[in-house]
Amino acid sequence: MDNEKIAKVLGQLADLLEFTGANAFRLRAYRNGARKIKELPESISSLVDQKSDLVKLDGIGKSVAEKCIELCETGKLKQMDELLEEIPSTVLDLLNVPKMGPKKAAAVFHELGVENLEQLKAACEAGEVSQLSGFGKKTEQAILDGIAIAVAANERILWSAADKIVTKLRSHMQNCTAVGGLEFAGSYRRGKETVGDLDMLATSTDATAVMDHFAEFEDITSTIVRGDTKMSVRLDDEFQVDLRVVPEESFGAALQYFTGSKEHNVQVRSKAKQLGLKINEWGVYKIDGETEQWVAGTTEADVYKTLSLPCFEPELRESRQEFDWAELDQLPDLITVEDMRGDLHMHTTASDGRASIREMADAARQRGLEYIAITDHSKRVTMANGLDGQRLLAQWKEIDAINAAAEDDFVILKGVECDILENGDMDIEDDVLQHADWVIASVHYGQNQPRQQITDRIVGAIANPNITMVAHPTGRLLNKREAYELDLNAVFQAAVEHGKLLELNANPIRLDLKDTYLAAAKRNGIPIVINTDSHRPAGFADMRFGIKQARRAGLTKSDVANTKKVNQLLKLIGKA
DNA sequence: GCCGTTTTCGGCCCGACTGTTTTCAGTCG
Repeated sequence: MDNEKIAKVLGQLADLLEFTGANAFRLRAYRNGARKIKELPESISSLVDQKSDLVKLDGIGKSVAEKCIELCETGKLKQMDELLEEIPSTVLDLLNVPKMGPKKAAAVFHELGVENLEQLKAACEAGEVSQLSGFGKKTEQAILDGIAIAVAANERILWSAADKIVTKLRSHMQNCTAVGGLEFAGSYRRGKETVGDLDMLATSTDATAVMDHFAEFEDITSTIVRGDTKMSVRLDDEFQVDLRVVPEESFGAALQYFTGSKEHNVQVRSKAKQLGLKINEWGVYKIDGETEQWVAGTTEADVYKTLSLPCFEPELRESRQEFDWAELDQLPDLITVEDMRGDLHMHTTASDGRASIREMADAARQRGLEYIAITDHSKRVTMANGLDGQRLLAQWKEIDAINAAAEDDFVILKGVECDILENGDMDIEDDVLQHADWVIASVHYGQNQPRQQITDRIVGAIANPNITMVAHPTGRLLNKREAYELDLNAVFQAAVEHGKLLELNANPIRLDLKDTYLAAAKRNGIPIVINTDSHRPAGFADMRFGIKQARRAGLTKSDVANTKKVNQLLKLIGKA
């Protein structure tokens, strides 16, 4: 059983227990444990096999550890099965309905026998829900409206898609003279790979004018709430945008507060409490008996400074290691787009790209890059017109000629994205590969193979002396396809043993490796390569998505191989 | 249920908004 699954079961267990009115802190402990397990690069299942003491892991105590062991050894939880005899699992779907929390869901379940969304809809339409204590006509209607949303809008959108909405909203809001500062907080600002909603923050002395202006945004289809300082709307019947309007002196506090993450803020505010301070979205207050005195809030840096903390980069605010790093004065100096010198994964018209070698090279030059690698698909990828040995050798000859004729120092490396075949063989013969500067190995077929088999394929490729890097190592596509079953620790070990590199694919739907895996690769000392996998010149712009992801992993310039000058890179991979 | 440079027991972040209420519970972020 993989970590993802274990985390999911623990989360469901917490949800079910919430129906039974369990202690809120116990639920938090389960959910916190689930989060930690989900982010863990080591497989819990392997740790259990090795009889490692799970309690040593942060956030995992005796109880969660026992549940992990039970899950790994039997594939299920006795406690969970017992709960499911009382509460059907479909009841958990009720929690996806906006304005339906555990209390309301428990009420309709216990008092009306509602077990799923369909029955909830029927009960609302029959007017039964509004008869319950604590419910009224408005709540009933809100639930009815919410059922459609629960079905349609529970998918998070890609960061890149959120960024497009932000650009449009920003330009709309800047036409409002009442708006002073404007910033987008939340998971968008932290650069998470997907975004659930947008948190827009504005400073103004006239909140009404700001909200009125916001209400005119063309994509708004409904208003969820509107108060004195807060307004929430839905765009295109799905995506939610929240607006908060605060005075200028609260901008930093509000930005800190709404950027989150929730777990990061819990730590920040706990720390404040220890120091006799209170932090909310309006500022930092010194508590003196009964009185509260405002001491900071204009900028985020001021807020953190009152706690003797550095102003963490938003990408690091996940309550992972940032507080430990701060304590040791070891916060990483995060990588930026400007640090990048090369891009080592791209396609041309020879396979499934849309531009020639020269066009790709010129586009890279214009972006200020110093080198690229041309890495078209190998022959197994027939759909993409992949190249065989003969065509590759011809292409590399062409690249030699282009390099020789170049009037500047820009370098095109001769490469290939070589398929790792289902049986573990490489798609291109070694006597061809050995003439390349840069060989990417990647899996495109047989992604559903069992864990051991697919791990062996990738580990085998890493052991091949002609291979330089493994591309998109887990194969996941955000919101579309799960990562393949892979023993990542084995892959890391092989990469370390053979001195190989791993890719962070910057394509916004891939972002593979994900942040916690990148951080684990870094701990192992494995160099990361951030590539756009461009199929056209405009594709180079995707580099910023990869950089966001790298920053979330705490990567610095020195952790990423293609920040090096080309001769240093070639030295690193043993080609110079 | 988890955790500990004041603690192995006693804490565990904080406020806006709504609807159903006569002072507050539930939901959300």
